[in-house]
Amino acid sequence: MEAAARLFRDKGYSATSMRDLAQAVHLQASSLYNHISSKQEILRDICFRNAQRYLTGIAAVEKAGGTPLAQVEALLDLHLDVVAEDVTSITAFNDEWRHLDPQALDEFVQLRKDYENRFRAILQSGIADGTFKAGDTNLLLFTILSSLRWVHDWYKPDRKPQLKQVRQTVHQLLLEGLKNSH
Amino acid sequence: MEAAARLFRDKGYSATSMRDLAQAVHLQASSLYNHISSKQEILRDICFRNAQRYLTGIAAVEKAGGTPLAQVEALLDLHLDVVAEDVTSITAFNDEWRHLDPQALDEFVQLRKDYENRFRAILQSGIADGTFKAGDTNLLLFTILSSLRWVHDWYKPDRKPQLKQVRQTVHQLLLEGLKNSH
DNA sequence: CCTACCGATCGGTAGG
DNA sequence: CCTACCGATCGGTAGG
Repeated sequence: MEAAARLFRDKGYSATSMRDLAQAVHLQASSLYNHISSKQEILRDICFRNAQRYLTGIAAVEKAGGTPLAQVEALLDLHLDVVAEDVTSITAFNDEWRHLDPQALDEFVQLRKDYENRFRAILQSGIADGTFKAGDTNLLLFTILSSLRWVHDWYKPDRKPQLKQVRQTVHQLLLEGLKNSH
Repeated sequence: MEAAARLFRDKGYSATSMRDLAQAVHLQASSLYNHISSKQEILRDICFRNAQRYLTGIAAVEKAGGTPLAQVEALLDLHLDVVAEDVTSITAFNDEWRHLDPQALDEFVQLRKDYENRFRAILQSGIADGTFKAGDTNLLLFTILSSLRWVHDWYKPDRKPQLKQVRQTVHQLLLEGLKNSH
């Protein structure tokens, strides 16, 4: 699974052959099928495992409660933590989910919509109580989610670009922009 | 070229076959080779044409001069305009450049680095003159570029999500976060 | 622009 | 876990 995530990240799902994967784990291609049933199954595992990490994370944030500002802050941290914990598989998750088979794709898109709805609800409550500037919550949501997506593209665990500093920059840039100035 | 950009966007470069493309333009696969020399050539065309649009854009911003704030504002608009003008090919450009052959890939990465350096220089001048908060310019740069990237993922020309409103949200969120508060 | 076709490679199976 | 192999499909060429 680790080797597959690395290959999917580097070459993409379609450009990764089962022979590539077999070579990475020092087996013959046919031997892989003693461990998995198909190439799709690997992709499904990567995509749904990571989707669960985000959903578990947002459930904890909702349960913890607190102000909308504190909740958004916690969600920014969630994204940073999830990426920091396993950059490789998150990159594959972010970029390759569209290669899921129709049925799995549907289910995946549903999970993502669920996540987005819950994130959006928190933004809305912050607008409602005056913490955040009014604005199209969809635009806000996607701008935030997208700027959090870059982290995987850039974050190199070995280089240790100081996770704390990343956190500070992201909080500063996004939270300040969100906050109501009056 | 349009049909190819659409297929690359929807299925990815590797998962798009020349037969897919041929069908989209009502030809036999072999007939495509009277117009292009290889599948790679199409990808190269898409990637470098769009790279040029950004480079031309930033050259104009540099030439126009003005305050760092005005320049960053103009760059945000550049990204929004480039996407609005041709969402399809920008998506392929954003997501599929990594499938370029080694030589073209090198050249492409150089162009991108050039663009990033020039964007970063503008951020730096804004920090130097106190307009922007101090911070790791790399982190700032990538957070900004990344949040601009989502637009292609979401922007549907037909739905007309009011380009003006997108502009306002992006400016508000990113420029307010950048600005020095004192 | 087409038909016909090339060698290479694909995901996966049979059988041991 | 391997060898041997399947039918399908790939990017691309020959020749008209």
